Amino acid sequence: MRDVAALAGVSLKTVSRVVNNEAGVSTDVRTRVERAIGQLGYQHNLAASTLRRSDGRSNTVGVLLQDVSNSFSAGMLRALEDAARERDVAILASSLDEEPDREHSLVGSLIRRRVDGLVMMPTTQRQDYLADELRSGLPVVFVDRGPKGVDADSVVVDNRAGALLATTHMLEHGHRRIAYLGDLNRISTAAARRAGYRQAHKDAGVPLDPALEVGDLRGDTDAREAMDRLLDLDDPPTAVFAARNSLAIGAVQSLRARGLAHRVALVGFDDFPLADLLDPPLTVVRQDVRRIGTEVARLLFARIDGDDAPPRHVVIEPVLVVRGSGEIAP
Amino acid sequence: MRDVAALAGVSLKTVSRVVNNEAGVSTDVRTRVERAIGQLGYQHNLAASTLRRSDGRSNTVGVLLQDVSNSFSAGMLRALEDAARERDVAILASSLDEEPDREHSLVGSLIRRRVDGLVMMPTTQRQDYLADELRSGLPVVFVDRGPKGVDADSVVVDNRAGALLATTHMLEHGHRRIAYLGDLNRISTAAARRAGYRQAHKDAGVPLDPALEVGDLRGDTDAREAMDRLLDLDDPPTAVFAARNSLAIGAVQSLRARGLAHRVALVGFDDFPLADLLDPPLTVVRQDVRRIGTEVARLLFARIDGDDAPPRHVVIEPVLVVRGSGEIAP
DNA sequence: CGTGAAATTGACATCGTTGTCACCCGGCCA
DNA sequence: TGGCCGGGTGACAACGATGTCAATTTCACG
Repeated sequence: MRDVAALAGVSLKTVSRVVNNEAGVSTDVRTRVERAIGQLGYQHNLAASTLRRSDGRSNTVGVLLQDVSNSFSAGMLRALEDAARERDVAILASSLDEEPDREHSLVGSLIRRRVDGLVMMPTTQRQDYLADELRSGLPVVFVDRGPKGVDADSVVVDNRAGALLATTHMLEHGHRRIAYLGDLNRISTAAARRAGYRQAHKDAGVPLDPALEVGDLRGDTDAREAMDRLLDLDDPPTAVFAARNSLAIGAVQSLRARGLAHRVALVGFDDFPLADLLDPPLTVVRQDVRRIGTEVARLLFARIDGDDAPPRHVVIEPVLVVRGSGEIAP
Repeated sequence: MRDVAALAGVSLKTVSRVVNNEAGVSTDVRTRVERAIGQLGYQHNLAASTLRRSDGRSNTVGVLLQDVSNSFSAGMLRALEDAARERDVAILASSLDEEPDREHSLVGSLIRRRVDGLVMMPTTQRQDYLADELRSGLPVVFVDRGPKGVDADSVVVDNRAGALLATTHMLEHGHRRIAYLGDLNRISTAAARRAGYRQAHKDAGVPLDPALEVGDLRGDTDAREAMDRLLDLDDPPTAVFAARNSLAIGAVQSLRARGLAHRVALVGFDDFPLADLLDPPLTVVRQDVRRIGTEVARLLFARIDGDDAPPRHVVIEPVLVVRGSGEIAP
């Protein structure tokens, strides 16, 4: 910048004015400066600018998701990116892999980088470690799982309602032995889905069989094995509710291997690409990722723009997408 | 930092030493400073630190991919993230959506943010606009598509060989009328795949039929329509090579709708989740995303660490994953 | 107990910007 | 003619940190 100023024969401050498109620079000087910038290949240093500016905005937000390579997180990231791009805000993205330690260290790293805001899908049980930051005004929006131990904006899906929807759907198709495949019980969304599964049985007056409920499944391999065991029972389930997309995939693998794909009903939670191309096409409870992402962005940027109303909690209702696998008769 | 220094009764510089874990601070002073940091909730400001440091490292890299929500880009991002995490480097990720303007503006934005390096899947025809930056030592690694108009590290898949593999596979299964579904011809990888498709015919002495080659397809909808038209020909293809994963999906949709999924052979380029769960399971040419990502990270961080050898170009050989759809007889 | 080397610590300039305020100049009005 | 105003410009300090180098303290050793 000093070199540009020298070449254009003006002061540093004037170059700064041109770079920031401030008013009050004569067109003559402005063009001279712009020419100098071009000649020297000068590039504005955003970090220095942020440092000096009174508002201290870095025009960067941090996004901590479960795993940027799974379709839900990736879709979310993309939706946030689109909203951020409009404001020329960059995104620092990371995966948490359900590891609380990683959440702590990544949040710290983002704060040291002075992000203007944070979006996160928490993996810790409580986020009270964020209390200081929240109090000092860091905008944080929780997604998929609400905050615990602190209060902050959140956008979550009504997991219980979604599970209720899925389970009731199969009950209505005459199933009385419906298995549940779920993720780690400590994850609040998994617990809510399980609660919905149970509620549906209660509502329908159908007794639960604990032997059909399997939790703590981490991925498709776990789910496949669990499904295999369920099918080996003396009185196997005639339907399955897979409470996460990778678990539905594991269930499909097991059913497919046994030639039961068209015999046992299956409803998954969370849609994914190609679910409609499976045979039978997979019936799922869909959470609208783009809509969630858009809501999150709206909340986050409102906070960044100074909104200091009490935290808002947006709940999105999932919908049942009927495709075939969930409508198989017992 | 000033407050911490005052509270601990030491100078600014000493606090800096503690924060940076530099040697030469007595344990007594160190604990006093650490206590003060804890009491005041002081957080190190990485931007200011970067600004002042002699090496000017921001510990941030930029990653520009085609679309962070597609499985290839998302897998790449994840592989890069894992490598970056080990070095406590953060990732600024963005999608280009095949829009050259966006590439220009995002690269500019990353440079203004003083990233330590750049990974990109270019969408522009030529990247000579990067020449100045490359000359001044910005580490850049191209992925999936090599650089044009400038020289820089790259990691690409041998697209021609992959297409040759796929096409030859179907020729060997007796097919003589194999359709080609491809992306925008201006994309170099698409051109290479088409060349491989043609080469395979030439090698086998099988004549090409221009009516069976369809390019410029952007997504599954385009591919589905193109496939529908091909199947309506008087002399329809008995096999299809879909040169990108979304095109394979479109082809499957078309074939499925006509009940031809088990009649017409299909090989896709680029594996994706669930390809093995389709019916028939999809035979594909697989590019090993994790391996590509690992290579990219290796090159990038070597450059960041000062490696100034001539640019390296890594070519990864894709492999044919036989699953069923590609082995259907004519 | 003096000496020199090593270990600690601090003062100050500086990284690349922008906020503040003062200055200069020409034009307008009384 | 004098005073005032407003647009254009620049000097300087400051943002939050670290590099440099000098000052001070500590300690081993003769």
